[in-house]
Amino acid sequence: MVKLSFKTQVLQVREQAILDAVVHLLAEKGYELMTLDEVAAEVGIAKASLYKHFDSKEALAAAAMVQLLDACHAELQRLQAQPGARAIDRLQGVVRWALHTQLAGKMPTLPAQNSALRSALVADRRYMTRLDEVSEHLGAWIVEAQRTGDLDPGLPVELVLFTLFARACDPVLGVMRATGRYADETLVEWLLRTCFHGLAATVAEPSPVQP
Amino acid sequence: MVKLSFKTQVLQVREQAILDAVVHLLAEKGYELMTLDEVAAEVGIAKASLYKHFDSKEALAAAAMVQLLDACHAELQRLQAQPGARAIDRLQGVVRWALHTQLAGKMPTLPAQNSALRSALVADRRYMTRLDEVSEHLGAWIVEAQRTGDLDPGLPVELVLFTLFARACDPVLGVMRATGRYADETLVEWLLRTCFHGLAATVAEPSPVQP
DNA sequence: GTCTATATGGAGATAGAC
DNA sequence: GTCTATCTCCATATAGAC
Repeated sequence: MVKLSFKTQVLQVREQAILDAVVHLLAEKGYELMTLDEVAAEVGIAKASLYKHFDSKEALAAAAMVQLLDACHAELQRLQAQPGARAIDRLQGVVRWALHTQLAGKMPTLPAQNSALRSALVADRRYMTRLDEVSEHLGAWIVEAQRTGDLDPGLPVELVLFTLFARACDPVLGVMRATGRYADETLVEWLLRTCFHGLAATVAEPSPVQP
Repeated sequence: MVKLSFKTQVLQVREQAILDAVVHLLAEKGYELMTLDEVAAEVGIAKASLYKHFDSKEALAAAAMVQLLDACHAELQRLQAQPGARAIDRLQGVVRWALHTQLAGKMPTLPAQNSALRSALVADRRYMTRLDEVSEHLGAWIVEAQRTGDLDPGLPVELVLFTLFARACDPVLGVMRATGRYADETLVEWLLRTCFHGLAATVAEPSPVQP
Protein backbone atom coordinates (compact mmCIF):
# COMPACT_ATOMS: atom_id res chain seq x y z
CA MET A 1 0.00 0.00 0.00
CA VAL A 2 1.29 3.40 -0.94
CA LYS A 3 1.85 5.72 1.97
CA LEU A 4 0.30 9.12 1.52
CA SER A 5 1.24 12.00 3.72
CA PHE A 6 -1.52 13.91 5.42
CA LYS A 7 -0.78 16.92 3.30
CA THR A 8 -1.07 14.90 0.14
CA GLN A 9 -4.40 13.52 1.23
CA VAL A 10 -5.73 16.99 1.97
CA LEU A 11 -4.55 18.00 -1.47
CA GLN A 12 -6.37 15.16 -3.13
CA VAL A 13 -9.56 15.90 -1.26
CA ARG A 14 -9.38 19.49 -2.39
CA GLU A 15 -8.76 18.51 -5.98
CA GLN A 16 -11.72 16.20 -5.82
CA ALA A 17 -13.87 19.05 -4.51
CA ILE A 18 -12.74 21.18 -7.43
CA LEU A 19 -13.56 18.47 -9.93
CA ASP A 20 -16.98 17.93 -8.38
CA ALA A 21 -17.75 21.61 -8.76
CA VAL A 22 -16.54 21.60 -12.35
CA VAL A 23 -18.66 18.59 -13.27
CA HIS A 24 -21.66 20.20 -11.67
CA LEU A 25 -21.17 23.50 -13.47
CA LEU A 26 -20.39 21.80 -16.78
CA ALA A 27 -23.66 19.94 -16.46
CA GLU A 28 -25.59 23.05 -15.48
CA LYS A 29 -24.30 25.63 -17.94
CA GLY A 30 -21.84 24.02 -20.29
CA TYR A 31 -18.20 24.82 -20.87
CA GLU A 32 -18.51 28.27 -22.41
CA LEU A 33 -20.78 29.67 -19.71
CA MET A 34 -18.86 28.13 -16.84
CA THR A 35 -16.53 30.70 -15.27
CA LEU A 36 -13.58 30.04 -13.01
CA ASP A 37 -15.00 32.59 -10.59
CA GLU A 38 -18.01 30.33 -10.11
CA VAL A 39 -15.85 27.26 -9.71
CA ALA A 40 -13.74 28.96 -7.09
CA ALA A 41 -16.81 30.28 -5.29
CA GLU A 42 -18.45 26.85 -5.21
CA VAL A 43 -15.32 25.23 -3.84
CA GLY A 44 -14.72 28.08 -1.45
CA ILE A 45 -11.19 28.98 -2.50
CA ALA A 46 -9.60 31.82 -4.41
CA LYS A 47 -9.64 31.69 -8.18
CA ALA A 48 -5.86 31.89 -8.35
CA SER A 49 -5.58 28.74 -6.26
CA LEU A 50 -7.22 26.76 -9.03
CA TYR A 51 -4.12 27.34 -11.11
CA LYS A 52 -1.98 25.56 -8.53
CA HIS A 53 -3.92 22.40 -9.35
CA PHE A 54 -4.70 22.82 -13.03
CA ASP A 55 -2.94 24.73 -15.76
CA SER A 56 -5.96 26.22 -17.46
CA LYS A 57 -9.72 26.20 -17.74
CA GLU A 58 -9.44 23.63 -20.49
CA ALA A 59 -7.25 21.36 -18.38
CA LEU A 60 -9.76 21.69 -15.57
CA ALA A 61 -12.64 20.65 -17.79
CA ALA A 62 -10.60 17.83 -19.28
CA ALA A 63 -9.85 16.44 -15.83
CA ALA A 64 -13.54 16.55 -15.02
CA MET A 65 -14.37 14.70 -18.22
CA VAL A 66 -11.77 12.07 -17.40
CA GLN A 67 -13.48 11.57 -14.07
CA LEU A 68 -16.81 11.13 -15.82
CA LEU A 69 -15.36 8.53 -18.16
CA ASP A 70 -13.90 6.69 -15.18
CA ALA A 71 -17.34 6.59 -13.60
CA CYS A 72 -18.75 5.31 -16.86
CA HIS A 73 -16.05 2.66 -17.07
CA ALA A 74 -16.89 1.50 -13.56
CA GLU A 75 -20.53 1.20 -14.53
CA LEU A 76 -19.57 -0.84 -17.58
CA GLN A 77 -17.64 -3.24 -15.36
CA ARG A 78 -20.58 -3.52 -13.01
CA LEU A 79 -22.94 -4.33 -15.87
CA GLN A 80 -20.45 -6.74 -17.37
CA ALA A 81 -20.49 -8.69 -14.12
CA GLN A 82 -24.27 -9.21 -14.22
CA PRO A 83 -24.54 -12.95 -14.84
CA GLY A 84 -27.66 -13.55 -16.96
CA ALA A 85 -27.78 -10.25 -18.78
CA ARG A 86 -27.85 -10.00 -22.55
CA ALA A 87 -25.91 -7.34 -24.44
CA ILE A 88 -29.06 -5.33 -25.02
CA ASP A 89 -29.78 -5.35 -21.30
CA ARG A 90 -26.33 -4.02 -20.60
CA LEU A 91 -26.70 -1.29 -23.20
CA GLN A 92 -30.00 -0.21 -21.74
CA GLY A 93 -28.37 -0.33 -18.34
CA VAL A 94 -25.64 2.08 -19.29
CA VAL A 95 -28.12 4.52 -20.82
CA ARG A 96 -30.20 4.31 -17.67
CA TRP A 97 -27.09 5.05 -15.64
CA ALA A 98 -26.32 8.05 -17.85
CA LEU A 99 -29.84 9.44 -17.47
CA HIS A 100 -29.66 9.07 -13.72
CA THR A 101 -26.31 10.81 -13.76
CA GLN A 102 -27.89 13.63 -15.72
CA LEU A 103 -30.75 13.85 -13.24
CA ALA A 104 -28.18 14.12 -10.48
CA GLY A 105 -26.72 17.16 -12.24
CA LYS A 106 -23.48 15.38 -13.04
CA MET A 107 -23.66 14.83 -16.78
CA PRO A 108 -21.83 17.50 -18.79
CA THR A 109 -23.28 18.20 -22.21
CA LEU A 110 -21.35 17.09 -25.26
CA PRO A 111 -18.70 19.66 -26.22
CA ALA A 112 -19.58 21.60 -29.33
CA GLN A 113 -17.94 20.40 -32.49
CA ASN A 114 -15.54 23.34 -32.69
CA SER A 115 -15.19 24.37 -29.10
CA ALA A 116 -11.84 25.12 -27.50
CA LEU A 117 -12.71 22.29 -25.13
CA ARG A 118 -12.92 19.87 -28.02
CA SER A 119 -9.35 20.57 -29.06
CA ALA A 120 -8.13 20.25 -25.49
CA LEU A 121 -9.88 16.90 -25.11
CA VAL A 122 -8.52 15.29 -28.25
CA ALA A 123 -5.07 16.48 -27.22
CA ASP A 124 -5.44 14.91 -23.77
CA ARG A 125 -4.08 11.38 -23.77
CA ARG A 126 -5.78 10.37 -20.53
CA TYR A 127 -9.13 11.47 -21.93
CA MET A 128 -8.68 9.82 -25.30
CA THR A 129 -7.46 6.56 -23.79
CA ARG A 130 -10.53 6.29 -21.60
CA LEU A 131 -12.83 7.31 -24.42
CA ASP A 132 -11.39 4.56 -26.57
CA GLU A 133 -11.81 2.00 -23.81
CA VAL A 134 -15.43 2.93 -23.23
CA SER A 135 -16.12 2.97 -26.95
CA GLU A 136 -14.51 -0.43 -27.43
CA HIS A 137 -16.53 -1.92 -24.62
CA LEU A 138 -19.81 -0.46 -25.84
CA GLY A 139 -18.95 -1.41 -29.39
CA ALA A 140 -18.60 -5.05 -28.44
CA TRP A 141 -22.00 -5.01 -26.76
CA ILE A 142 -23.54 -3.32 -29.79
CA VAL A 143 -22.14 -5.93 -32.18
CA GLU A 144 -23.41 -8.69 -29.93
CA ALA A 145 -26.88 -7.13 -29.68
CA GLN A 146 -27.01 -6.78 -33.43
CA ARG A 147 -26.02 -10.43 -33.83
CA THR A 148 -28.88 -11.56 -31.62
CA GLY A 149 -31.31 -9.25 -33.40
CA ASP A 150 -31.91 -7.05 -30.36
CA LEU A 151 -30.45 -4.09 -32.21
CA ASP A 152 -30.95 -3.26 -35.86
CA PRO A 153 -28.03 -4.90 -37.71
CA GLY A 154 -28.53 -2.46 -40.57
CA LEU A 155 -27.12 0.45 -38.58
CA PRO A 156 -23.36 1.11 -38.45
CA VAL A 157 -21.92 0.38 -35.02
CA GLU A 158 -20.52 3.89 -34.78
CA LEU A 159 -23.94 5.41 -35.41
CA VAL A 160 -25.39 3.41 -32.54
CA LEU A 161 -22.43 4.38 -30.38
CA PHE A 162 -22.73 8.11 -31.12
CA THR A 163 -26.45 7.91 -30.55
CA LEU A 164 -25.93 6.42 -27.11
CA PHE A 165 -23.46 9.19 -26.25
CA ALA A 166 -25.91 11.79 -27.48
CA ARG A 167 -28.82 10.31 -25.54
CA ALA A 168 -26.73 10.32 -22.38
CA CYS A 169 -27.10 14.10 -22.36
CA ASP A 170 -30.44 14.31 -24.12
CA PRO A 171 -31.91 17.75 -23.35
CA VAL A 172 -35.40 16.26 -23.42
CA LEU A 173 -34.88 14.92 -19.91
CA GLY A 174 -34.20 18.33 -18.42
CA VAL A 175 -37.03 20.03 -20.26
CA MET A 176 -39.54 17.38 -19.27
CA ARG A 177 -38.36 17.48 -15.71
CA ALA A 178 -38.81 21.26 -15.66
CA THR A 179 -42.52 20.80 -16.30
CA GLY A 180 -42.72 19.19 -12.88
CA ARG A 181 -45.46 16.87 -14.05
CA TYR A 182 -43.69 13.52 -14.03
CA ALA A 183 -41.63 11.40 -11.69
CA ASP A 184 -37.95 11.08 -12.50
CA GLU A 185 -38.17 7.32 -12.89
CA THR A 186 -41.07 7.65 -15.31
CA LEU A 187 -39.09 10.04 -17.47
CA VAL A 188 -36.08 7.74 -17.50
CA GLU A 189 -38.18 4.80 -18.65
CA TRP A 190 -39.84 6.89 -21.35
CA LEU A 191 -36.51 8.09 -22.67
CA LEU A 192 -35.14 4.55 -22.68
CA ARG A 193 -38.19 3.47 -24.61
CA THR A 194 -37.88 6.19 -27.24
CA CYS A 195 -34.15 5.57 -27.52
CA PHE A 196 -34.41 1.86 -28.21
CA HIS A 197 -37.90 1.51 -29.65
CA GLY A 198 -38.58 4.97 -31.01
CA LEU A 199 -41.54 7.30 -30.73
CA ALA A 200 -43.68 4.74 -32.54
CA ALA A 201 -42.90 2.06 -29.94
CA THR A 202 -45.38 -0.58 -30.98
CA VAL A 203 -44.21 -2.74 -28.12
CA ALA A 204 -47.23 -4.45 -26.63
CA GLU A 205 -47.98 -3.49 -23.05
CA PRO A 206 -48.46 -6.49 -20.80
CA SER A 207 -52.22 -6.62 -20.37
CA PRO A 208 -53.41 -7.11 -16.78
CA VAL A 209 -54.58 -10.60 -15.99
CA GLN A 210 -58.35 -10.94 -15.63
CA PRO A 211 -59.46 -12.34 -12.24
CA MET B 1 -49.40 46.02 -53.16
CA VAL B 2 -47.29 48.02 -50.76
CA LYS B 3 -44.88 50.38 -52.43
CA LEU B 4 -41.36 50.10 -51.13
CA SER B 5 -38.77 52.72 -51.87
CA PHE B 6 -35.49 51.59 -53.35
CA LYS B 7 -33.70 52.51 -50.16
CA THR B 8 -36.08 50.43 -48.07
CA GLN B 9 -35.54 47.44 -50.34
CA VAL B 10 -31.78 47.74 -50.06
CA LEU B 11 -32.18 47.89 -46.31
CA GLN B 12 -34.24 44.75 -46.24
CA VAL B 13 -31.78 42.88 -48.42
CA ARG B 14 -28.99 43.87 -46.07
CA GLU B 15 -30.92 42.80 -43.03
CA GLN B 16 -31.61 39.48 -44.70
CA ALA B 17 -27.90 39.06 -45.37
CA ILE B 18 -27.21 39.73 -41.71
CA LEU B 19 -29.77 37.18 -40.57
CA ASP B 20 -28.41 34.59 -42.98
CA ALA B 21 -24.96 35.05 -41.51
CA VAL B 22 -26.31 34.81 -37.98
CA VAL B 23 -28.22 31.61 -38.71
CA HIS B 24 -25.13 30.12 -40.28
CA LEU B 25 -22.90 31.04 -37.36
CA LEU B 26 -25.46 29.95 -34.78
CA ALA B 27 -25.57 26.57 -36.50
CA GLU B 28 -21.81 26.32 -36.73
CA LYS B 29 -20.68 27.46 -33.28
CA GLY B 30 -23.71 28.20 -31.14
CA TYR B 31 -24.74 31.43 -29.51
CA GLU B 32 -21.95 31.79 -26.96
CA LEU B 33 -19.12 31.28 -29.42
CA MET B 34 -20.63 33.45 -32.14
CA THR B 35 -19.06 36.91 -32.12
CA LEU B 36 -20.39 40.04 -33.75
CA ASP B 37 -17.01 40.52 -35.36
CA GLU B 38 -17.56 37.31 -37.27
CA VAL B 39 -21.07 38.28 -38.22
CA ALA B 40 -19.92 41.64 -39.50
CA ALA B 41 -17.03 40.06 -41.37
CA GLU B 42 -19.27 37.49 -43.03
CA VAL B 43 -21.75 40.14 -44.11
CA GLY B 44 -18.98 42.51 -45.14
CA ILE B 45 -19.98 45.51 -43.06
CA ALA B 46 -18.64 47.20 -39.95
CA LYS B 47 -19.56 45.76 -36.62
CA ALA B 48 -21.08 49.03 -35.47
CA SER B 49 -23.48 48.95 -38.41
CA LEU B 50 -25.12 45.85 -36.98
CA TYR B 51 -26.44 48.00 -34.16
CA LYS B 52 -28.34 50.18 -36.61
CA HIS B 53 -30.42 47.13 -37.47
CA PHE B 54 -30.57 45.26 -34.17
CA ASP B 55 -30.32 46.46 -30.60
CA SER B 56 -28.08 43.75 -29.24
CA LYS B 57 -26.54 40.38 -29.87
CA GLU B 58 -29.52 38.76 -28.24
CA ALA B 59 -31.96 40.64 -30.44
CA LEU B 60 -29.93 39.57 -33.45
CA ALA B 61 -30.09 35.93 -32.49
CA ALA B 62 -33.77 36.19 -31.66
CA ALA B 63 -34.52 37.61 -35.11
CA ALA B 64 -32.62 34.72 -36.65
CA MET B 65 -34.59 32.22 -34.61
CA VAL B 66 -37.84 33.88 -35.69
CA GLN B 67 -36.75 33.41 -39.27
CA LEU B 68 -36.08 29.75 -38.63
CA LEU B 69 -39.51 29.28 -37.10
CA ASP B 70 -41.06 31.00 -40.11
CA ALA B 71 -39.28 28.55 -42.39
CA CYS B 72 -40.54 25.71 -40.22
CA HIS B 73 -44.05 27.07 -40.36
CA ALA B 74 -43.90 27.22 -44.14
CA GLU B 75 -42.80 23.59 -44.22
CA LEU B 76 -45.69 22.63 -41.96
CA GLN B 77 -48.09 24.30 -44.38
CA ARG B 78 -46.52 22.48 -47.30
CA LEU B 79 -46.86 19.13 -45.55
CA GLN B 80 -50.41 19.95 -44.48
CA ALA B 81 -51.31 20.41 -48.13
CA GLN B 82 -50.15 16.90 -49.08
CA PRO B 83 -53.42 15.19 -49.92
CA GLY B 84 -53.10 11.53 -48.96
CA ALA B 85 -50.59 11.89 -46.16
CA ARG B 86 -51.22 10.57 -42.68
CA ALA B 87 -50.20 12.47 -39.58
CA ILE B 88 -47.19 10.20 -39.05
CA ASP B 89 -46.03 10.91 -42.60
CA ARG B 90 -46.24 14.62 -41.96
CA LEU B 91 -44.29 14.28 -38.70
CA GLN B 92 -41.57 12.30 -40.40
CA GLY B 93 -41.60 14.89 -43.15
CA VAL B 94 -40.91 17.75 -40.80
CA VAL B 95 -38.06 15.88 -39.11
CA ARG B 96 -36.62 15.12 -42.53
CA TRP B 97 -36.84 18.81 -43.36
CA ALA B 98 -35.10 19.70 -40.10
CA LEU B 99 -32.27 17.27 -40.76
CA HIS B 100 -31.79 18.63 -44.26
CA THR B 101 -31.75 22.12 -42.81
CA GLN B 102 -29.06 21.00 -40.39
CA LEU B 103 -27.04 19.47 -43.22
CA ALA B 104 -27.30 22.79 -45.03
CA GLY B 105 -25.71 24.47 -42.01
CA LYS B 106 -28.85 26.39 -41.18
CA MET B 107 -30.11 24.71 -38.03
CA PRO B 108 -29.04 26.49 -34.83
CA THR B 109 -28.60 24.25 -31.83
CA LEU B 110 -31.11 24.48 -29.01
CA PRO B 111 -30.26 27.31 -26.62
CA ALA B 112 -28.89 26.09 -23.30
CA GLN B 113 -31.40 25.96 -20.50
CA ASN B 114 -29.95 28.99 -18.70
CA SER B 115 -28.37 30.92 -21.52
CA ALA B 116 -28.80 34.67 -21.91
CA LEU B 117 -30.32 33.80 -25.27
CA ARG B 118 -33.01 31.76 -23.58
CA SER B 119 -34.20 34.72 -21.54
CA ALA B 120 -34.19 36.94 -24.59
CA LEU B 121 -36.25 34.43 -26.56
CA VAL B 122 -38.97 33.92 -23.97
CA ALA B 123 -39.21 37.70 -23.68
CA ASP B 124 -39.60 38.06 -27.45
CA ARG B 125 -43.28 38.06 -28.39
CA ARG B 126 -42.65 37.39 -32.07
CA TYR B 127 -40.55 34.34 -31.20
CA MET B 128 -42.97 32.96 -28.63
CA THR B 129 -45.98 33.46 -30.88
CA ARG B 130 -44.38 31.49 -33.67
CA LEU B 131 -43.14 28.83 -31.30
CA ASP B 132 -46.65 28.38 -30.00
CA GLU B 133 -48.05 28.12 -33.52
CA VAL B 134 -45.54 25.50 -34.56
CA SER B 135 -46.05 23.58 -31.32
CA GLU B 136 -49.83 23.65 -31.74
CA HIS B 137 -49.59 22.41 -35.28
CA LEU B 138 -47.19 19.60 -34.43
CA GLY B 139 -49.21 18.76 -31.34
CA ALA B 140 -52.30 18.16 -33.44
CA TRP B 141 -50.40 15.82 -35.72
CA ILE B 142 -48.96 13.98 -32.75
CA VAL B 143 -52.38 13.44 -31.20
CA GLU B 144 -53.73 12.21 -34.51
CA ALA B 145 -50.80 9.82 -34.99
CA GLN B 146 -51.31 8.48 -31.49
CA ARG B 147 -55.01 7.96 -32.21
CA THR B 148 -54.23 5.88 -35.29
CA GLY B 149 -51.58 3.93 -33.42
CA ASP B 150 -48.69 5.22 -35.53
CA LEU B 151 -47.19 6.84 -32.45
CA ASP B 152 -47.09 5.37 -28.96
CA PRO B 153 -50.24 6.69 -27.20
CA GLY B 154 -48.56 6.06 -23.84
CA LEU B 155 -46.17 8.98 -24.29
CA PRO B 156 -47.20 12.53 -23.29
CA VAL B 157 -47.68 14.77 -26.31
CA GLU B 158 -45.17 17.25 -24.94
CA LEU B 159 -42.51 14.57 -24.62
CA VAL B 160 -42.95 13.67 -28.27
CA LEU B 161 -42.90 17.35 -29.19
CA PHE B 162 -39.70 18.09 -27.26
CA THR B 163 -38.10 14.98 -28.70
CA LEU B 164 -38.84 16.17 -32.22
CA PHE B 165 -37.31 19.57 -31.44
CA ALA B 166 -34.26 17.87 -29.97
CA ARG B 167 -33.83 15.54 -32.93
CA ALA B 168 -33.98 18.50 -35.29
CA CYS B 169 -30.53 19.47 -34.05
CA ASP B 170 -29.31 16.00 -33.15
CA PRO B 171 -25.50 16.16 -32.96
CA VAL B 172 -25.31 12.59 -34.24
CA LEU B 173 -25.87 13.86 -37.76
CA GLY B 174 -22.85 16.14 -37.73
CA VAL B 175 -20.57 13.59 -36.11
CA MET B 176 -21.55 10.86 -38.54
CA ARG B 177 -21.15 13.20 -41.46
CA ALA B 178 -17.67 14.11 -40.24
CA THR B 179 -16.59 10.50 -40.68
CA GLY B 180 -17.09 11.00 -44.40
CA ARG B 181 -18.21 7.42 -44.80
CA TYR B 182 -21.88 7.82 -45.62
CA ALA B 183 -24.06 9.74 -48.03
CA ASP B 184 -26.13 12.54 -46.55
CA GLU B 185 -29.40 10.93 -47.61
CA THR B 186 -28.42 7.66 -45.97
CA LEU B 187 -27.70 9.42 -42.70
CA VAL B 188 -31.03 11.25 -42.80
CA GLU B 189 -32.93 8.02 -43.30
CA TRP B 190 -31.03 6.29 -40.50
CA LEU B 191 -31.74 9.13 -38.09
CA LEU B 192 -35.40 9.12 -39.04
CA ARG B 193 -35.48 5.39 -38.38
CA THR B 194 -33.87 5.65 -34.97
CA CYS B 195 -36.09 8.59 -34.06
CA PHE B 196 -39.36 6.85 -34.85
CA HIS B 197 -38.48 3.19 -34.48
CA GLY B 198 -35.48 3.28 -32.18
CA LEU B 199 -32.11 1.58 -32.29
CA ALA B 200 -33.85 -1.79 -32.07
CA ALA B 201 -35.90 -1.07 -35.19
CA THR B 202 -37.38 -4.49 -35.78
CA VAL B 203 -39.08 -3.15 -38.88
CA ALA B 204 -38.87 -5.80 -41.57
CA GLU B 205 -36.97 -4.75 -44.66
CA PRO B 206 -38.95 -5.33 -47.86
CA SER B 207 -37.39 -8.47 -49.27
CA PRO B 208 -36.61 -8.34 -52.99
CA VAL B 209 -39.09 -10.22 -55.16
CA GLN B 210 -37.72 -13.48 -56.55
CA PRO B 211 -37.85 -13.73 -60.33
C1' DG C 1 -26.58 54.07 -42.23
C1' DT C 2 -21.92 53.33 -42.60
C1' DC C 3 -17.63 53.94 -41.06
C1' DT C 4 -13.28 54.40 -37.54
C1' DA C 5 -12.17 54.84 -33.03
C1' DT C 6 -13.13 54.14 -28.33
C1' DA C 7 -15.44 53.04 -24.00
C1' DT C 8 -16.73 49.35 -20.76
C1' DG C 9 -16.91 45.09 -18.56
C1' DG C 10 -15.99 40.42 -17.88
C1' DA C 11 -13.12 36.38 -17.64
C1' DG C 12 -8.73 33.78 -18.07
C1' DA C 13 -4.36 34.02 -16.32
C1' DT C 14 -0.34 35.92 -13.49
C1' DA C 15 2.58 38.42 -9.67
C1' DG C 16 4.16 38.44 -5.36
C1' DA C 17 3.43 38.55 -0.29
C1' DC C 18 2.50 35.22 3.38
C1' DG D 1 -0.65 26.41 -1.65
C1' DT D 2 -3.45 30.15 -0.60
C1' DC D 3 -4.48 34.62 -0.76
C1' DT D 4 -5.27 39.76 -2.75
C1' DA D 5 -4.39 42.54 -6.36
C1' DT D 6 -3.43 43.12 -11.04
C1' DC D 7 -2.60 42.28 -15.98
C1' DT D 8 -4.31 41.39 -20.49
C1' DC D 9 -7.24 40.19 -23.92
C1' DC D 10 -11.38 40.15 -26.22
C1' DA D 11 -16.27 40.95 -27.09
C1' DT D 12 -20.31 43.82 -26.51
C1' DA D 13 -21.69 48.16 -27.09
C1' DT D 14 -21.28 53.34 -28.01
C1' DA D 15 -19.54 58.06 -29.87
C1' DG D 16 -19.17 60.97 -33.39
C1' DA D 17 -17.59 62.21 -38.09
C1' DC D 18 -19.23 61.68 -42.89
